Amino acid sequence: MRLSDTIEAFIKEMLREDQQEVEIKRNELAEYFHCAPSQINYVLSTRFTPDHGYVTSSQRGGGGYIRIVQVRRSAEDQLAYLLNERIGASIDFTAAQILCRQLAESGAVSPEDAYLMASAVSPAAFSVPVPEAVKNALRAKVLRSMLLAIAQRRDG
Amino acid sequence: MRLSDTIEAFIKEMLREDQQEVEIKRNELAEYFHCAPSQINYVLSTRFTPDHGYVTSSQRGGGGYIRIVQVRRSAEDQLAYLLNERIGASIDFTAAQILCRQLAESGAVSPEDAYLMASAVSPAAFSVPVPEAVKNALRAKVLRSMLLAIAQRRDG
DNA sequence: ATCCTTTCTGTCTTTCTTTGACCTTGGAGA
DNA sequence: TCTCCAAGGTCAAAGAAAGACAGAAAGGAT
Repeated sequence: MRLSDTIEAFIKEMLREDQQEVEIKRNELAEYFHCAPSQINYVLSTRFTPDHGYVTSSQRGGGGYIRIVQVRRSAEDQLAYLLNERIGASIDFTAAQILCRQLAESGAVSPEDAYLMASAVSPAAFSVPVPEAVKNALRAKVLRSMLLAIAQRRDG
Repeated sequence: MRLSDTIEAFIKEMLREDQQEVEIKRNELAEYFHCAPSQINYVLSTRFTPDHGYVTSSQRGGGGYIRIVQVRRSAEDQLAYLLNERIGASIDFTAAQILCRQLAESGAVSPEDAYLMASAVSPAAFSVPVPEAVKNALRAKVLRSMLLAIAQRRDG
């Protein structure tokens, strides 16, 4: 298992115990895992972004810390946010995948549906010779279309 | 016996033991068989394709892997049929819609999933300025990708 | 022997992870 | 206030996989 995954799991376990909010010491954690402190930043920036459903803040200097807060949105709010703000006119596969996964983790959609949606906009699904910019525009529309279908399903 | 056949047999044996889902390290396996790593790709691409009833996914970078999932036998036949006969290289929205509806009616997929799939290839989702021929090729791929995702669901 | 298909290797590319060197910030004391 | 130190931040380079693809080698059919 990758170190990053281990650290990710460790932080998520802390969050589960500590009511979706946790404060860590970067250096301490790095020491604990025998890695460079910046490894912690890497984990945060690849697995604890707003798209992943987390917000982080930090304080430098003596007694510094990193705070990680898990944002909890209702399924409706989350869908509305994605439709109106997050998915604009264009989105790439990686971002789409993260959003789908986040929808599943928050329980807004089933893991199966999340995977289905991610598959629909995967590189494999889009392996046609058109510019990436056009693909990403299409990804946005396809994703939006599916989310609307889910939103409809939800409120009758 | 061909090396490829040996590797194929090896992987299938792993699958038999490990409940039709297995994760391999490409480099390790190549080392084990004293061959080039890309040989593994050759085996996968000639013997573990969706048409053969397998779906693969992978992760690059440190701690990377290749996951091979075996699709159920009955689903495999249906999948091959859908992929090759019904969808092919191109499909228009109307045909896709009919297909989705039939899948729901036959119980192959849930009505919700069927609707989700139809939404993903709807005219609204595809309202970008590219030729209709390209759109339909894309529809085929998107649909194919989603069906593979469904086939990949465990057990089912 | 020749031609075609399948198998296999090697090289280069892409993606993800890990580390390290250097930068910035905020406090605590002098 | 000024200086120093203890954090955390940034970024680029190195490392660790897997992917793509072209071309060589091996088999098989005629």
